[in-house]
Amino acid sequence: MTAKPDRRVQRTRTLLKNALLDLMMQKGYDAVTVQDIIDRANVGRSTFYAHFTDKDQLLLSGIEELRESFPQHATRNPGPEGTVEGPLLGFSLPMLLHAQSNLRLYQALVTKGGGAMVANIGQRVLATLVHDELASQMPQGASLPIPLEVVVSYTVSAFMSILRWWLDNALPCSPQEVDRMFRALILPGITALIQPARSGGTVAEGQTLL
Amino acid sequence: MTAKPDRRVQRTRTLLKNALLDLMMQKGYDAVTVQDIIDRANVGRSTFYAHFTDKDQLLLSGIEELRESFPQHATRNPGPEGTVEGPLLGFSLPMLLHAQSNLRLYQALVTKGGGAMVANIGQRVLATLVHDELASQMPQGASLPIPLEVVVSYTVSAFMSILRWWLDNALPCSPQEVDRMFRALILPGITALIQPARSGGTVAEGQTLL
Amino acid sequence: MTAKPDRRVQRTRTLLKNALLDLMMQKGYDAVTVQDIIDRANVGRSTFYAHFTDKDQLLLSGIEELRESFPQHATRNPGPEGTVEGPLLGFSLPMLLHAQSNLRLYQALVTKGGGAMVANIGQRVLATLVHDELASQMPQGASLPIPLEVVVSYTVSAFMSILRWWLDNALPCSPQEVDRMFRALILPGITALIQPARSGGTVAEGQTLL
Amino acid sequence: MTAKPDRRVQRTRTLLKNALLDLMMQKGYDAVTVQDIIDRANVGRSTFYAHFTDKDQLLLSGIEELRESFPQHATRNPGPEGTVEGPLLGFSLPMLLHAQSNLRLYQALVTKGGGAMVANIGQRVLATLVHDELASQMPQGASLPIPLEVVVSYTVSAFMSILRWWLDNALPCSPQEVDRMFRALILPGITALIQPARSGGTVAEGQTLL
DNA sequence: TCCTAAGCGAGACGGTACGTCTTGTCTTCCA
DNA sequence: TGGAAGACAAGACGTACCGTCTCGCTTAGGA
Repeated sequence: MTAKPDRRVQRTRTLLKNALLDLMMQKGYDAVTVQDIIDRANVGRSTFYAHFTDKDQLLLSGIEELRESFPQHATRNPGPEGTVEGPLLGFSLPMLLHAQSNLRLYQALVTKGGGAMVANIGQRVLATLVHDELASQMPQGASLPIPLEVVVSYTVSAFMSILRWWLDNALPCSPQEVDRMFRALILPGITALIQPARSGGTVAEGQTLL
Repeated sequence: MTAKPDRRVQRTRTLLKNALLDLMMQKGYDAVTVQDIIDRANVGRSTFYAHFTDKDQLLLSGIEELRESFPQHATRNPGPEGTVEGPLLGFSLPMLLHAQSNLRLYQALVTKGGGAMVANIGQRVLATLVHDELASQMPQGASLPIPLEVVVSYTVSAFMSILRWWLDNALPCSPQEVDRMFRALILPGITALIQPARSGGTVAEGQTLL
Repeated sequence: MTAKPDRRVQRTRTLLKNALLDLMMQKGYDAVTVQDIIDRANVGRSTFYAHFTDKDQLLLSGIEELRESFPQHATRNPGPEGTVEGPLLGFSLPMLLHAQSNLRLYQALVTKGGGAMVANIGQRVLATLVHDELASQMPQGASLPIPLEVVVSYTVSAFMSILRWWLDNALPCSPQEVDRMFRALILPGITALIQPARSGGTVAEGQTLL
Repeated sequence: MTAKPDRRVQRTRTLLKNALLDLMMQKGYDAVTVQDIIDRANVGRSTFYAHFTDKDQLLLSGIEELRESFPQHATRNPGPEGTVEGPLLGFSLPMLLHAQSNLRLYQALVTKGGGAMVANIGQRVLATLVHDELASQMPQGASLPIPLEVVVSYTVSAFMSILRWWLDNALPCSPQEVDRMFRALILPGITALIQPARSGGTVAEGQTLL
């Protein structure tokens, strides 16, 4: 009744994804040609186009796979009554660990850059996480002095900037170290923003949220 | 012996730059072809290549022009004895004002994205400014708990993220507003980092630096 | 031991032949693709290739079928002592009648042109007939002023030219009419050639052979 | 004001035509690939398509060139009062001589066959010649027992059949010989047809028209 | 009557050619 | 005679077919 999973299909798609990643590591995404990919994957030209409309779609499919392997619990769930259950911006460490486990893939995506492609997708995915988390931290109906949209985009850019540095430099320190840096830079500003009511809220205190 | 400034040369270069910018606004940088440019500029193909080796070089030449029009004093000069002379990250407001004055150009570059190109160049230019400024703020020989490189790249990314938001949304507020947001988000983390010795340095105190 | 004639096989071959003919009528032989054929025949791709190596072979098989249905007696049998038994070029009228009976098929083959394919095969088949007949008309050992090969090819071309006209114009006259035209045009030359000895052999006399 | 005849253009077109002809001699028209042509001509793919939309158009251009080099006087001009001035079907010998002078080209076209393409074009060109000539031979308003269309197509087919034989067999005899054969085969039928009034018109007399 | 070998549909696959598009070089012509 | 116009080689693109192949299913014919 449902689709018949011809196992050749999966094989071909995997060959193609791997070929693209290998080539991205060598030449960077933009310089990779469809011809390069199908040559390296030992696949017919029409086969490529039977599976993907584009070099971009092939990359997207790889990203999607990666996204699915990202632990769900990494998204911070607000506890009952909307109280905090765990550190703010909880996606950070899990994602760094995930990057460590999928190093080649992350490097291909982030440093050899799918350029606009990857940047935008990463941005969008992270933005959703961050937005949901920050929104849940806010008293309902409260309004920030800075548009939430801006805060989210700022947070994501900051994280990606640090992630890129980490990957570009061949993981010069532990994920925990990186996480610490990210938080040290960004949390003071964020907590000051969303908890202005806390009288005398200091950076030091703010950091107890970690 | 020296260059003879044939005024036709300058004319042609200007025609080409304008053509590129117009087309970037319409289709985005990547979609613009050399053929598009020379058609719109009413120029022969070889003429294009006589002036620029690349579409990229043409864009760079436009950026360079822009950079030269950016007020020099915006780079914060350390005063005598290395003391602070003005707000931290002083490039922010001047650049926002500059963007406002050259709106079309900034939009073409930032939102319609020269993609990797522009991002990298902007990153590099800003990084130099920020690096010099932060370095001058540090006691000589002092070392940070976070590599300066990381702090710089984080700062630049954060600023570009906010700038992009501002431009993408058709300048929804004044440059001063944007500057305020940028500082509110980023300064707490930065000051906590570079002035840990200031006893009881709180976010609030840190912000007096503004 | 011998072949087991699965009746499905014949069914499939017929489906394919009909599909090809239908499609030839619509688009002409060259424009028909294997995919067209198997779609219209509701047959799997591999099934097609299990029966025929080619689109050409499928067409050939159709032609063969047609050829088998062509009355054998149409080939003029030389009587005893090699004397004439019936009109010269006796294949003409029977073939026209055959074409009339298998109109769709002939039209598909001749006008919608299997191109080189059909032309060559038709040429070859007819050439055999004509060659045998003419050879039997010649005194043994006699030699013509024109190579027999040339006469045969000329005759066949002439006939096919008239046949094509007839079919292309939707049978504008009776087969007998067409036969008469063919003979009126070609017999004067032929008879003058093979019976030069007949004193005063005139066209008029030659035509009494009809 | 008019076009500027860049001499490279002509060079390229010639390279392409020659490449096609060479390849046709080797493999036959249908088997020749655009890639084959541009490889042999040392020409870029896009250059090919800048000049010709098709393999067919390239061939046509070659044929056109050939046609222009065919002597105009070969078309038999009716004399004053419409009387005959020269032999019937006067195109025959000139064309055979033309073929002899352009042997390679004719062979490529006729024997290695542009298939449908060349056959049709040749047919059309000759048909015009023959039609005009025959029409001029007829008393005005007279009607034939055989449609003129049929006679024309028959004549052309017959000629091409003999021409093909001659070329396929590497010119086994002189053009005059071939012309003689053609006339011997075809004129009896034709003259009988168009001059039925000539009482007692015999083949022999008819042939005095030669 | 059952069971097994085959015929079959479906369609994935590696190839190859197509006609289009863009790039950067190189030649020609004109002012 | 120097620069604009544009012809050119190179090669990637996405599409269309081809002929081979691997699957399961159905189904006929011999046991």
